[in-house]
Amino acid sequence: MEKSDHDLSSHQNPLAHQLDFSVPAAAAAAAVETKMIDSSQETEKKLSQSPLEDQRDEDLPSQPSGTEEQHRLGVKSLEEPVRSWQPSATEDATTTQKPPMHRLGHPLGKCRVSKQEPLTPLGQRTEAESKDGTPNKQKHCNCKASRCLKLYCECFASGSYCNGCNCVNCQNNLENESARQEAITGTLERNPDAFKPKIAGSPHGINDLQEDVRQLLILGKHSKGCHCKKSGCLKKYCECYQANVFCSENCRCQDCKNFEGSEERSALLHGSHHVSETYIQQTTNAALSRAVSTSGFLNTPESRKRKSKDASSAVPHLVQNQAVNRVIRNGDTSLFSIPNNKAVSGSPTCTYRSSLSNTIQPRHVKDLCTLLVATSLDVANKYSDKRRKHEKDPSLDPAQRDANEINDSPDCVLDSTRMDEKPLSPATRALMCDDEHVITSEKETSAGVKTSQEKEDADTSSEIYLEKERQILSSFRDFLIQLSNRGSIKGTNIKTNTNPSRKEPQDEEQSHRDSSLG
DNA sequence: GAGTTTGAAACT
DNA sequence: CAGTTTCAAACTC
Repeated sequence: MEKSDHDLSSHQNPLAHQLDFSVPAAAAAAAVETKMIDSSQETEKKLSQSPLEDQRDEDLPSQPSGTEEQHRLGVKSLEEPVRSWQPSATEDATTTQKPPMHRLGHPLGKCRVSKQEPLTPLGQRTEAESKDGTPNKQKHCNCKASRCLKLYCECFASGSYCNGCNCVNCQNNLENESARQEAITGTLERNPDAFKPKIAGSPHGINDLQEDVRQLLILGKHSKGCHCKKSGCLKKYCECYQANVFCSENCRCQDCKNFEGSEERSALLHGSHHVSETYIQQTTNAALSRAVSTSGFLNTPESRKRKSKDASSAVPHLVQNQAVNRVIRNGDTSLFSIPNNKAVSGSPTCTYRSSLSNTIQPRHVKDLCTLLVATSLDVANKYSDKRRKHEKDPSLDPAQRDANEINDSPDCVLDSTRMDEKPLSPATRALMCDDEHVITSEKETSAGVKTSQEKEDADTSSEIYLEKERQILSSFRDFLIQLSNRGSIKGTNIKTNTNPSRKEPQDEEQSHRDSSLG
């Protein structure tokens, strides 16, 4: 008897139950999102009258106008779409497509998922959960002291009434609606975002599981971050891990192993069909990753926190443009697309930027190398004709030709012969060019007498070098500017600490330009 | 299933 | 804001 229509409908569709905190809003959202509900004028009229309609997208628990009304609007109005979500006679319940309503709900309303609906990391889903992550079963809390009116209670935290739980002295039900509303009010006073999703950047509208998980991993992060100390953020105690997202700079965890490229994390997940992890691993250049790690750029949350802390002192209250973040975090970044930092006020907890995009990652180094190679190639092509002319010039003896080839070679970066002997990174080669230039210049000086043709060639060669250097250094400068914008090296802010008499970026840039131009 | 560990929430 | 307590889920045995 205690289980009323409300409970029945909830059993039919756990989502309905989960959302019955904000039933009218949820019903409207479901109607729009799933397109399963015909635009019932009556329903719309009532929904439009909801004083909390504007909270629809904020996942705030509604303030039911009355128990009876709530029953009718909230629960029973959901029965129609609920039925449409039921598995057909021929469908397996575990494979039945569910409406994407969960996306509107609480990706991590309460992070700790009860045993009744186990969620294994990275898409290892159990029978208790459908493919799209929608719980197939209602949560069953075991609260004893909280009366299920605090966020300790998963049901309460997720915006659900308790239903079939093992809780004691439960007041998270219709019979105690007033107390419940008081609790909601109090909770919201403490934290206005208490009932909002904790995972920012959760993917929306992605139906493919692999893509879904991948997107969540890449884009998602815990809004408040975790504070784990002993779990290494690799147990479900950790809200980030449980929500299938990497720890972020929002976290204050210790000994975190829940970051991109974490070997422990990979080991833990080894053997499972965690496509997203595989995808990420495959798209990460291991060598570059090691290089970056040993350079102090390891993208651990700790390092991010250090960077964030350091950077926040230098550039307070900055966050990344989210659109730029996503582009960069998806690896589709242009080295020159320096993100637009924008000042943000009114964000008491956000002191600096918002995502991984501000940290130095292997792909950024890769981008740099790619850039340098591309630049070098460009320069090489530009002057290849000149080299050919030298080679064919009968007025030059072979010795001179060879010397010119060496001296004139814009491809101190690209000299394939030397590259075979001693492979060097483009950056190293680019830096070596300058030394070689000095050496060859000395050589020329010691040679003493030169023909006018040689002098002309030497002048041209110098111009070539200058032009080449200018391009490479200019590109390198751009990267360094971007680098400094991203944070710091080994916790030391570049802008503030590398040079006591530091210059503003514009000055640095100008200085670079001047020096590169001689 | 009981006991322990863990970390978020609540409190001071 | 930091430290402590409370709480319930996760975990271990």
